[in-house]
Amino acid sequence: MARDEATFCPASRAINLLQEKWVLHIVRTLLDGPRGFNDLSRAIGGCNTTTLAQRLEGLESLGIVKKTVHSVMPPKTSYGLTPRGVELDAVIQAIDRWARRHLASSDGDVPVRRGTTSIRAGALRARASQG
Amino acid sequence: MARDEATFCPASRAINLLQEKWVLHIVRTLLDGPRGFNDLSRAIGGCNTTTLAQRLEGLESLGIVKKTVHSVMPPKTSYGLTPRGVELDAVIQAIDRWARRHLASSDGDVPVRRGTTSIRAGALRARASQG
DNA sequence: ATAGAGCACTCAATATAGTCAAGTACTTGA
DNA sequence: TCAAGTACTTGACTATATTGAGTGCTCTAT
Repeated sequence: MARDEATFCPASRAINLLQEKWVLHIVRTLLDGPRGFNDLSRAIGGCNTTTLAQRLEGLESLGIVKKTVHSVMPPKTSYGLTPRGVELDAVIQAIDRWARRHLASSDGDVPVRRGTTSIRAGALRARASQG
Repeated sequence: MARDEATFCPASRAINLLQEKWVLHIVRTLLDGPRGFNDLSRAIGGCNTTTLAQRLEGLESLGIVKKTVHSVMPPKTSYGLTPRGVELDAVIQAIDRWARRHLASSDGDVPVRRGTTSIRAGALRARASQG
C-alpha cells in the first residue's frame, strides 16, 4: 500500500498490528483466559520478558489487552483480553483452520534454533519441499 | 507454548509464519491476482525489495506463493497464490472484519516513521487513548 | 532471622531481522 | 546511445528482538 493506504485502510493497519512478533501468540493464549505475567510468559514460551512487557504495553494502549492489578498481598497482575481483543478470536480460528488443513501433516521437528519458526530462505526449504 | 507445542501445534506454526513482517501484506495483495516483482513491491509499499525477495522465496518454499517466469521477451516473472495461499483469504477477511469494527473510526495519521505501524510502547499510546 | 523461591518486571549488551541506496544484467523504445 | 523498465542482489546500516542478569517485593521453610 502507499503511505495513504497504510494509514487509512483499516485492514492494512490491522495487519501491521498483527504482524508484530508475538502479538498473535499473546492473543491466542489470552483467549483461554487471563493470566499473570510470568504465567503468560511460560504459556507462550520463547518470548522473553522484555519483549512480552513491550507487547503487552502496546496491546493495552490499543485497548486489546486489559491489565488488572489485584490488591492482594503480594500484589498480583493479570492480563486479559478486552471485548475488542476477544473479537480477534475469529482471526485466530481462521488461522487455526488453515493450519489444520495445511500444516498438520508436516513433521514436527522444525529446526528452530532461537526465537520462532522462521521462513527465511533456505531455513524451511528442504523441509517444505517434502510436502 | 513450550518447544513441543511450537513445533507440533499447527496453529502455533501458522502464527509463526504469519507474524513474519510483510507476509500478510503480500498474501492480501496477491489475493487480488498475480503480480510481477516490482509491481507487487509498489502495491505493498514500504517493503523494500530485499525483504520482499526473501519473503517471496520463503512463501514459495512453503507452497503458498507460486513464481512463474513467462517465456517472453523481456522475460517477465509473476507471483501468484497457490490454492494453499488462496485459502488464507479467510484469515485476511477475518482481519478485515475486525479492522472495520475496531480500527475504522480511528484517525488516519498514524505517526509512521519508517517501516510500518509499530505498537512499541508509547508510539500509539496517545493516539489509542483517544478511542 | 535468613535462605530460597516466586512474582512482575527493568536494564544493558548483543544478535538477528529488516531497511536503504545502489548496483547488476537484461530488453525495449526514443 | 540514452533513459527507463524488468527482476533481482549486494553491502552497509539501523531497528527490533533476545539474552542474561538484576531489582524489589512477598511468601514459605528452616
